[in-house]
Amino acid sequence: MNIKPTVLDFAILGLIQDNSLSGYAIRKMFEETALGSYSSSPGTIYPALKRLQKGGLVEKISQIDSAKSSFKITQQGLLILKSWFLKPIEKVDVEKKINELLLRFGFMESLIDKQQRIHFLISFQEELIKYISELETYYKSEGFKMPLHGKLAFQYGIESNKTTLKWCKKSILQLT
Amino acid sequence: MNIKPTVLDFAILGLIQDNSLSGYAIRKMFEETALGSYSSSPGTIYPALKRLQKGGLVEKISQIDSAKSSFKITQQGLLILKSWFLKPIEKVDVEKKINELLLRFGFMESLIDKQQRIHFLISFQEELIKYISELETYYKSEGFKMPLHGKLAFQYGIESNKTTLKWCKKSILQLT
DNA sequence: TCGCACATGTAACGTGTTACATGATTCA
DNA sequence: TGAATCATGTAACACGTTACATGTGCGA
Repeated sequence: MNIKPTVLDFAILGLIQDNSLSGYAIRKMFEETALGSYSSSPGTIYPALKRLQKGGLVEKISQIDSAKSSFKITQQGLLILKSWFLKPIEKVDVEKKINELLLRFGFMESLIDKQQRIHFLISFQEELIKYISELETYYKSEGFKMPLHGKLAFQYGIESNKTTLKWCKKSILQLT
Repeated sequence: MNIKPTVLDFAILGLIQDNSLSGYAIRKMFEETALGSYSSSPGTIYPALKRLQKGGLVEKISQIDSAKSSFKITQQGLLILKSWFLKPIEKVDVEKKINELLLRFGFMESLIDKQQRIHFLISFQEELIKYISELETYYKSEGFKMPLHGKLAFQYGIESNKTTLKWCKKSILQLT
């Protein structure tokens, strides 16, 4: 299939990887659990499901007794989901897509074996360490030029990445 | 003006609030400084500038000697930018728009007096405290049901908000 | 029976992404 | 002279947002 699922698509696939859900149930999941910060509006979810269906990643299961239907992930969908989990972590991911990395991690437990999940975290960790040292180097050379608010905002970036790094380390320990 | 600028629009306005810049210079700013994680592609920046121009928030200053031109924020633009800085902080902002809050903070220094900037941080802090306690309450009641990765991902959410809170406190001290 | 939550969708719209296109200037 | 960077743009496309639309079932 030559479609690239969006992050939202992957979030849906992640949600229904074990249990089929109705469109409405999926919406509620996005609305109530603060999972990621993904949209739950009908204008987002239903078109996404249609998309995934057309791409062969999910199939619609119609109930006999009622008009309700639910969506089940296909074999294809599972493969695509797995390859998303295992995609190598790049610089740009830690720079701009931390949420997506967390989403990947949050959903990978049952489809990926422990060793590879640990590898995910280690690789995450490595990219974070590189990125943090880049930020600190930049701050050392340019920080003094920045106005107060610029400095503080920049420091926020460093702090928040350090927190992510700590979380990585803790999670690696939890898994081993 | 009945246009709602996007976050990117505001980021551009913030960048040119003191110094006029060319479209290319703006692109480079987004590309090189990791300011926010906003796009720097020509297909994003130039249409945005055209948009802002049409809305009367920036004006194009053409150089006499060359074909180069730069963009200057208008009085209107300054007003709109200010009102963005001063917009009350809501729940949804801390839930899903931390980056936007940081962007607002990072750019507000020269246009907003110190008292109001501190008020921004205090209000930010208050919303964070509420949100963190919501997350912790949820975790206490639902956490035990979550699979390991779910727990860890959820904990990440809590940790990262706590880091933001710490940053808030530190920044309030820095400003006072 | 009134209103709310359940449940599924469509249509218009704007924006960002990607890819393409063009030309000037600088430097090796 | 050729490559890289400066510099500005356009066009197709897909996605998410917002608003609209419709109907069911349940409990007060």
